[in-house]
Amino acid sequence: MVNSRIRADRAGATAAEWAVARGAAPLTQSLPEQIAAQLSERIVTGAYAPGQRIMEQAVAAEFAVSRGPVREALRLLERDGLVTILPRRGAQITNLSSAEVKEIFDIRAVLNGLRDRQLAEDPDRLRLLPALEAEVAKLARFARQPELGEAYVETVFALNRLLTQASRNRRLRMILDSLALQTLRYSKLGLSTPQRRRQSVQHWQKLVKAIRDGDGAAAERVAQQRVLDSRDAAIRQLEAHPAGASAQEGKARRAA
Amino acid sequence: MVNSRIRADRAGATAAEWAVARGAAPLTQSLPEQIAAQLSERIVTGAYAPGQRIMEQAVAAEFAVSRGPVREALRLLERDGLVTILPRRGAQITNLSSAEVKEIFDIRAVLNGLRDRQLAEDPDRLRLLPALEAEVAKLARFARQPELGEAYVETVFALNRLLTQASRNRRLRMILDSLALQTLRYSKLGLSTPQRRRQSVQHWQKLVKAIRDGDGAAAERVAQQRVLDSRDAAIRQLEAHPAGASAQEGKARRAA
DNA sequence: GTCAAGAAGATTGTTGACAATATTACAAAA
DNA sequence: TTTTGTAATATTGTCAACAATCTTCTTGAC
Repeated sequence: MVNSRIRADRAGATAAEWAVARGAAPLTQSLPEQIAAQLSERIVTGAYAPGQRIMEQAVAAEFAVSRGPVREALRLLERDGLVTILPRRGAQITNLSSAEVKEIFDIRAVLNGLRDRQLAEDPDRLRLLPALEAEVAKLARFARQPELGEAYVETVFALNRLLTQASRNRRLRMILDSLALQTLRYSKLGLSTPQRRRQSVQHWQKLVKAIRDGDGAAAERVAQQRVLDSRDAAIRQLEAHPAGASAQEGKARRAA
Repeated sequence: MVNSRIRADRAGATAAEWAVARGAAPLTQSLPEQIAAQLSERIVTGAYAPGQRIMEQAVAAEFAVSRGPVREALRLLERDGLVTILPRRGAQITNLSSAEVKEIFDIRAVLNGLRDRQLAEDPDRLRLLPALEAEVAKLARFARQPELGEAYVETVFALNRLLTQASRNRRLRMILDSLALQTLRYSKLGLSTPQRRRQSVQHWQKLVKAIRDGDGAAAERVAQQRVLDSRDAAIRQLEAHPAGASAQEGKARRAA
């Protein structure tokens, strides 16, 4: 709980941890950005439960700053969709209904399609292939295991990061990062059965092939299908176990 | 310049003007939101030139509030991509390079495709058709005139708003609104020749037909093509007249 | 005349206090 | 026991002042 090293060294050694893929960030992160990054970490890892309210005072006290920077940090998190701010009612961790999760996956499907099509049509795409193939190979190994391990999930995320960061379209990178962050915890749900994992690996292999061949249309098709399959699997899990993604649910209050 | 009615009545009569399509806004707009809406208006109408710096003090004085709410307003505008905030250097009106304009149009193409495909596949879509057809008819009339009139441009925007607001996907609506706002001034560029306008009308007619027929694939195809054509025309204009979209350019300073 | 260094001014970043509003706890009545 | 009104508390919204940093202007040397 003692996280008040922030004031000591603002551009400290752990800055890299916090840099959650914000496009072209300045070298020195501002105080609100640092606070936002820390809170962001807690939200996506589930330390804060969906629906939970975040009090400015508590956060300010913990980081040993005044409420001003905390307020701005919350606005940054709102931009990323991680918290929802209501006037006179403060910020609370965004709680996505299964309908909203579906909406986000729908958007991710077409945007991932755009990203991968443009990547496949990029003359300079060969630079990426080795890293891409290495990750997919790892994925294929992990997929043989009967249980869903953390390594598998991590590799899938790494693949997505790799592709998104390679996109030449800055705004696309930002939107995709934001949407990926919002659905992070739900994405795992889509990989829970061995069958889904085998299918996922096949999709990735096809995608790498399409990129290697410079076949933009194929890359787009595969990318879209992959996200849509992931969407359906996640939604199925979500509706089977309504409280699925989060540790606690709903009325959780008072984190201080 | 006397815009300080803000403090008098927060939910006043002009609230509708300010409500620039923010998804499911609470009935009472907060002070930062009101300030952001006013500034947003000025930015998209060109009252503030791209690249121009916005001083917190000046805005605060004009609206008769302290710098706190102004700061939050600027963060809101940053979220919408209308201003760019640099640490210790404040906010300035976002100045899009032609490459960035192209990037945004690329994203709009696939997202408009998604929007219109889902609309065409919506069982309840018939409710929309009359309004849609009326607007397209207006468009066809205006397109016969040799000059690009304000009425034509307005109708195109109205059509887009109509479709976006009809989408059932809230997050898609928000992203599309934001992107449309950012490229508002550039969109006009894509309609400057009579030939382009005739082509545009044809696209809209095809789109309405696809929606009426419930042909999602066709709707998606037409929507994408329409945006891409608009993109190419806008980029051509932009590179022909580099200072094209904005009244003034570049180093403009000191608005107070 | 051009460039560099330093000082003066302007602007953003942060803070703590106060005001306005929302939430909770409690008591009284149905 | 449940509901409703009211008081107490907690929380957000706003402000004005101060600190840190950046910009601009002036001065001087080459």
